[in-house]
Amino acid sequence: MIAGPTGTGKSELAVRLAETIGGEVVNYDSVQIYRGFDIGSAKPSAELRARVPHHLFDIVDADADFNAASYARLAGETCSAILARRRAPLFVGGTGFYLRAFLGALPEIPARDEAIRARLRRIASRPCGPSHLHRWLSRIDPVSAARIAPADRHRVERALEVWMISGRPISNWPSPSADAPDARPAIKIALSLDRAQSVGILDQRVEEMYRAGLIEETRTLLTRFSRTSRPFTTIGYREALAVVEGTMALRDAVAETQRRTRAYAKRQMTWLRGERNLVWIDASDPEHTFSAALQHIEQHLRRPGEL
RNA sequence: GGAGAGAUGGCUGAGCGGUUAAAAGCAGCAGACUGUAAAUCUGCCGGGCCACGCCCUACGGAGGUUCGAAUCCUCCUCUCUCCA
Repeated sequence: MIAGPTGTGKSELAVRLAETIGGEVVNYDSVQIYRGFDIGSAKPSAELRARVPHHLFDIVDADADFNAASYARLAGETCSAILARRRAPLFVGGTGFYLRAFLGALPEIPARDEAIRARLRRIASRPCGPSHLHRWLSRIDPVSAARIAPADRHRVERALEVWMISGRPISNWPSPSADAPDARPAIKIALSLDRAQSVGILDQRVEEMYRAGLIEETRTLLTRFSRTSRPFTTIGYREALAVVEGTMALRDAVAETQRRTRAYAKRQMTWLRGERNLVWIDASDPEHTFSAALQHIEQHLRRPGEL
């Protein structure tokens, strides 16, 4: 598994490693799974993808339901198939939650229910709705209410949803214990760049996305999918959508996308710091990164017991 | 040359006699994350300390009025807009 904040060169590294050790790339990026969302999600190029088999890219349409559980299921199937071919699955992406769902396995817990979510959202949209929902939560599940901020609408809704479906507070369902080992063994490599360097790369990459036609891509996608579709809320597409609809100037959209991209990279770092058994490799020199990663993998493969 | 407007913490920008180390946003730092996760959310954010409290420095500069001034007055410096 290859991790690291956005813009550290994961995709290229993964392909080189796959070529070298006989592997196949499996995506764990929550936006690159969407068909057509290419430029803004920094999807690996066709040339790169042609070098080695790539999985779980372009697998759903923007208006389809998809979440971490769907991902974990697909990733499991994909992984097994690759192993059956006696090849190495190389997971690459930036959505830590998806990877954890796959590696650690999500606990058995009631699934998302659109009808219930719609009801909850209707309540939330009323004046004082969010605080009302949180008060409701504290009555049925004080433990979760203490943990979840009233403004955190997604989590408040999910906690209430689980209770409405099962009659049992979400805090009573099995929780993914942080200390338990992953259900699946993995060699975990994370790429890192120093902040100043990373910011420069990210800013430039965002400008290139707009130059490469992010606005046009968004305009085209809007003819096929509702503007409320999930991926239109992501970094880049949210701003491009605003430009297409005329509510934001191009200049501002670029700056806003750069800002959100930087914040995202930072959030990814926070997530990764909590990930166990991660080996950090400096990503400023691709050659060095490649050999260090390869060396690390070979060490582990020679002693599979340590996996 | 004339007429206005303004100078606030890294930036944008409120405040316009006390409750103001100074709203809010941004940037920065740290964190959370059990089926929306590139989403959603939380905390810190002038400096110092024997830190649930105290001290220092702060609203262009210098004076002044006042028990008390970022807020009022005077002068100075600089910026912007408009008219010549």
